[in-house]
Amino acid sequence: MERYREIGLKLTPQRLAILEYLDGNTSHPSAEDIYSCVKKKFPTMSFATVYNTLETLRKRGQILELTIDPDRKRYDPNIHPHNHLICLRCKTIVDVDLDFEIPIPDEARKSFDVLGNHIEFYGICDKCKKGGE
Amino acid sequence: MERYREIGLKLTPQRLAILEYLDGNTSHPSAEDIYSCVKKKFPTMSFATVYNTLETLRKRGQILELTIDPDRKRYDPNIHPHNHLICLRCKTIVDVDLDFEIPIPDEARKSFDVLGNHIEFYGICDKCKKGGE
DNA sequence: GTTACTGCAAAGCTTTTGCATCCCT
DNA sequence: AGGGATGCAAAAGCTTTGCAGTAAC
Repeated sequence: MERYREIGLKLTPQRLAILEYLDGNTSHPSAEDIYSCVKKKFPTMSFATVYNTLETLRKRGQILELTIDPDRKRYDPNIHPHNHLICLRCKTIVDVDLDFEIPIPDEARKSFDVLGNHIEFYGICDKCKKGGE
Repeated sequence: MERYREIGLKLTPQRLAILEYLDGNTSHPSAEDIYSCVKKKFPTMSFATVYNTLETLRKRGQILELTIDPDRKRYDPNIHPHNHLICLRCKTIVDVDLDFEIPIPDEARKSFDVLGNHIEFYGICDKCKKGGE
């Protein structure tokens, strides 16, 4: 947690609670998920603080903002390159920790500085397959 | 355009204008883009009609809803499998018409019916590189 | 004639912002 | 002490919805 102070973050109790919630979290939570969980510890916690903190972390490269869920932004504390698989029904997102070494196409390189890529796999998870039809 | 009638769509003038706007369009427009362009022909056009039509087309597999732009949904009339490259600054999206044959990882297959995938390349386009720093 | 679509306005959600207060460093 | 963070409420976007009227089939 000290590393956050080193990059110029003020470690308020609220932030520590958010950081602790995110640490090692592979559920790809939304702002709402984070808010409602951390609010248990800090009843005065506001959405503004959650969003402010997430934006600060994002700007310093400590978390990724995922756009894979069409309904809301999701956040990922795992900043190592990896990919994702989403259930089209329940929007569960799981990590796909494989590196596919996608070559950046020349066509793209011509007119862009290509900085990276992200593969989204989509499908239906077991729970949704069994549960509702 | 007849094919739309065949899948049970009523071809109103408004819809025809939207379909015509989308036909062969590779700009990955947002609902706002579609609305403001088609409104020139149909001053009474409403957002409801744009969204209703897009949702109807999506449900019948005639367009794709892209989640690659963090700010808004974008729509793609090209339903053949392909990938995208987005400029992180101006949010321009261009097609990457290459098939990378990504194998669906066993890890994923175990707990999901994997239906497809989509690769997002991200970077900075030439215009943004030159234009603003 | 039926059924489905249109258009307006209102509502619903997610996310952002202004601002006074507070607190970490 | 100073600069940044908090929290509340309000506002801003994007998207959805209810409903009465209308048009495609």
